[in-house]
Amino acid sequence: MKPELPETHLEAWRKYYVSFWRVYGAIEADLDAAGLPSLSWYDALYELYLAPGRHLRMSELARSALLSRSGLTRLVDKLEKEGLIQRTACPTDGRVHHAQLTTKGVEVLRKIWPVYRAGIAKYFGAHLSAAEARQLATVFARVGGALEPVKPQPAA
Amino acid sequence: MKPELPETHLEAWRKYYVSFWRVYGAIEADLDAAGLPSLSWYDALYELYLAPGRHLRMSELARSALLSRSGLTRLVDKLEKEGLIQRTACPTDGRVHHAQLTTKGVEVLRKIWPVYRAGIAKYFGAHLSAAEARQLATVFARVGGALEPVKPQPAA
DNA sequence: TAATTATCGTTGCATATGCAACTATTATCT
DNA sequence: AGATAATAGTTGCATATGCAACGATAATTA
Repeated sequence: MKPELPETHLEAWRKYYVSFWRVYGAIEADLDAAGLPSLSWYDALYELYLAPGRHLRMSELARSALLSRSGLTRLVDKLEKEGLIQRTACPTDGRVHHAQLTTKGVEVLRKIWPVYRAGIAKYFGAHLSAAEARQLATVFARVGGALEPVKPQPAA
Repeated sequence: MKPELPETHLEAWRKYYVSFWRVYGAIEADLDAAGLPSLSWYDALYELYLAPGRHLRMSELARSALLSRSGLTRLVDKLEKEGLIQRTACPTDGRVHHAQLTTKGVEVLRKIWPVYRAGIAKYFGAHLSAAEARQLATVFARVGGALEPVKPQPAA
């Protein structure tokens, strides 16, 4: 590891850091103003939506939704209370529970998305050319990919 | 406002969003492992360090440090308790208080920086070419600049 | 000048989130 | 098989943070 950090890179970090908080805050404010749940709810519901069968183990969901296991437990408590997901026991492993997206969960996802999409477009997309967007995706795929939480793999 | 959001831009957003949380989390973890305060402390102390006279009004500091006014009050409470800043009353406006960076505050800043810098280099800089870093700085200057909190300006 | 309005910082309360410890279950080792 | 170790999810506690309401001060208006 070389801790060298040229001024150029430092400047990029500063702008990245500040703009993220501002964009994130602006989107959250829009969601709140629209009476909608926050991005953490969206993230979790959306990960379930993408998953085969629309369900995931708690720990997988925690990883995908960028939360600690305990944080996820609390989030799932609330989602379940609202009827957006259901906890189901895993038939093959008594330790494992699954979170299963419900119809109502899908509906909420569909209510959040237009506001979220508009926020991304307004606060982020509006300032990017198509070429820049492609480049950002490439760069951040590298940056984020290097820190990807390891998914437990069955031995080959 | 046009809420159009091409797939390219959406993809850029997703990668940006995820990579930010991962990098941020990794840096915070390094700071914590080194027994150092978190980035919010660093941000506040650093803004004071940059300010002329190394002091700022509470509300200015809140803006610079990306916190709400109440959040800043709590943070300043802790910083003052540790002797890293001092509250001083403004002589010309009885409503205003200043946060003044102390020598000890500068020392702490200097202890945090090497770890923070190494984290930026490891988790972020290592994945960027110089050209990419310049481009990110340009793009995020636009993105963040558009959401810049307005600084109250004296009338011309 | 007196009354109203605006601004600044703080506080009460609520929420989100993490770590470490705990329980239940499964896997591994002898 | 029995003992030990590992894993999954939950819970207690601590911390960070925001919103709305408040008190103090200043600016504006009548």
